[in-house]
Amino acid sequence: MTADPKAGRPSLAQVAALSGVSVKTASRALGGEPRVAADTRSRVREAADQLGYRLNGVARELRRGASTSTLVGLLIGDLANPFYSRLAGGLERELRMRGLQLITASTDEDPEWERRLADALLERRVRGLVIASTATEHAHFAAEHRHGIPFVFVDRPPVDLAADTVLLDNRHGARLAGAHLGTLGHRRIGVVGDLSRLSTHRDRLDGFAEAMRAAGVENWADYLVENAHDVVAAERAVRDLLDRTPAPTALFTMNNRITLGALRALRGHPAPPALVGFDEVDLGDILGVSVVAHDPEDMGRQAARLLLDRIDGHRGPARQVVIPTRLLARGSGERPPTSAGTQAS
Amino acid sequence: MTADPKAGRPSLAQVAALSGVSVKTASRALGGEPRVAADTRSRVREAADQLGYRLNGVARELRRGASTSTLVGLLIGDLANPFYSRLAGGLERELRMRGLQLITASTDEDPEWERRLADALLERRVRGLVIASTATEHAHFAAEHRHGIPFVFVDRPPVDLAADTVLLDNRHGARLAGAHLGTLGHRRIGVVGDLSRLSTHRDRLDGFAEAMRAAGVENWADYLVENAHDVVAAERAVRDLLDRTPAPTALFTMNNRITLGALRALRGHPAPPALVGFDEVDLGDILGVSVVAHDPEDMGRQAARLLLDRIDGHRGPARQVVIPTRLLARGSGERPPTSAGTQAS
DNA sequence: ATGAAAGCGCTAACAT
DNA sequence: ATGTTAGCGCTTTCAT
Repeated sequence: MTADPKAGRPSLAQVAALSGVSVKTASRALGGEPRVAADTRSRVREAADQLGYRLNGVARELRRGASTSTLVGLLIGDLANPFYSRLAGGLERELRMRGLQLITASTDEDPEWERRLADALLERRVRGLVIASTATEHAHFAAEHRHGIPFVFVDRPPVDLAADTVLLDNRHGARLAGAHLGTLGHRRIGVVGDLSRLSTHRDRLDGFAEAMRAAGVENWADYLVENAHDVVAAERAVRDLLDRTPAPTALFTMNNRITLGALRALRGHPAPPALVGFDEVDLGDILGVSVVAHDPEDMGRQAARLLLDRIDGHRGPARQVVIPTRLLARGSGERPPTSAGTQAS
Repeated sequence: MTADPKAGRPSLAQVAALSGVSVKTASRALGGEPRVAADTRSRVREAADQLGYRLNGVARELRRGASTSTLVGLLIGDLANPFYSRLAGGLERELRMRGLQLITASTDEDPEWERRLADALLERRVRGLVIASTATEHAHFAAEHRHGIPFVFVDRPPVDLAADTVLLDNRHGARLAGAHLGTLGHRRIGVVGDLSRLSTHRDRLDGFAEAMRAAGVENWADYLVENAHDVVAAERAVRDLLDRTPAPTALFTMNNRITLGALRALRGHPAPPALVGFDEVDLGDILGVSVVAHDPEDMGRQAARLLLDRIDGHRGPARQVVIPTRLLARGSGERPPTSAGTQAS
């Protein structure tokens, strides 16, 4: 009656045999093609239902050629980071309007795993690939890219590969943060950053350094801590900074996770230092956290636009879109230097 | 010299031709099989590099049969919801230890889109499917399930399908919340819930109702608002509740997004009502938000365990794992009824 | 150590 | 309206 679990999934040939037609007719009937008699079609459908038949998309794609896939891949560092998940959301909605389906995988900031994920998706002939890469070179994508598979790099630019890119204006945002704190008179600013190899980190650091130079702050790097990759590490880094003598009067936390760690470290602090974070944080408006904000959803939308253009056959040189960053003053970043107890120097 | 973009990707046959060996030898050389002469191997590798060859995983899978896929699919309502992304994280880490790769797609709580995503993944013969389903019946998965594809339902149980399941103890958690507020003397409790068709919503509502009955609160449903699916809708719903006369003295927000909406609505409120939310919220500890907490990562891990068992050939009947829920009192839920201005009745 | 032939399940092209 | 043939790119026999 119904299928044997061990027998594996039924093929079109079995459906055809059961309904007494040829394989091609069965294919036509199930595929909704026009030239099929109504009763033939229903007979084939019944047979398929009875066998629990499902089209083998692998075989179909092999036969039809890759360009029929409706799947677009997205590789990001961490699903649980709201920056990435909002980016994914923007991308997904835009693709869906074109009937494309987004599948997302997490690299956990491991270049080797990233590569294996990219291989798995490319081997399955996804229609395109959007990637927030944690790797430091992308030459191995060159052949694939040349063969016409659209790549879009988001958040972090490609290295040794001329591909479409959507980036934040990291440098500008960090400069705003530095200038803001500098203008308020802060001279000892604890700066906590993510993995130092990431281009986003370096760009933000450059922007901040510019602002420090402009404000005439020497040796600002004395209060710099890098490679605080998760909330726990960030919290520890901030505690360590606050324990120094003299203590910093302000903090610049260079991404959303680090800001969360800082907020934990500052919890219950009698005279908390000023705080400006990069990236929005959930409830940041309610908590009054000043941040360098931007629009991750828009980043996703722009990436989708670039990708869809390529899918539609656009052949031009690689394009780059820059998403603006702006400072939102909500209170935490406006605390003056005196609020930090140990006002030495 | 290098490949023509229009020519499509090179096949193994082209690599073989260029290196002057048979297709099978090329396959062996590239696949790392033992019986190949060292210089043959390197010649084939060079030819592959030169052509920009990449294995066609579609063809490989067709030939080898589906059981070689390393991809596991996850379907969730919304990537940006931290509950789902943490669940995905737990699942992902567990699968990765077995060399399996997780790909996640978002249904946006649309049953039709969910079905299309499931079709796309099943047709490509993923190794297994984990699904937080928004659909109200799953009979269409029956054949696939019988043919041995492992399904695990998370957060929401399958309907008309006997498949492995991992659920929260929603009823218990909501009962705790209701009892907690009831014990403090609250009698008018604004209850805000998500889509009423979701089983999680119904179970939580049942649990809360039990607690209300036990506390002798009649007509608690007068302050019930359902179908507040996003933060904006939740904020509006809470504002409306607070505008009623008499106003509720407490709130039970039935998921994380609704809790966020409530926190926005309560911002700057002179005498905020007590608040207990279901699900953890980011910074909830710092803000002092009382919640019914649970462990989404563990939910992912348990789902992985069930899935891996099936992949390893386990044949038993469908199993169900229940993840415990507990109340975390952090301040917002412990405010007494009097704190709400309009103490009428 | 290498090669030839067959075939996975499907669809495009060409009959009828 | 339906059937026949061939072949997508790979791996699995089974030779040599």
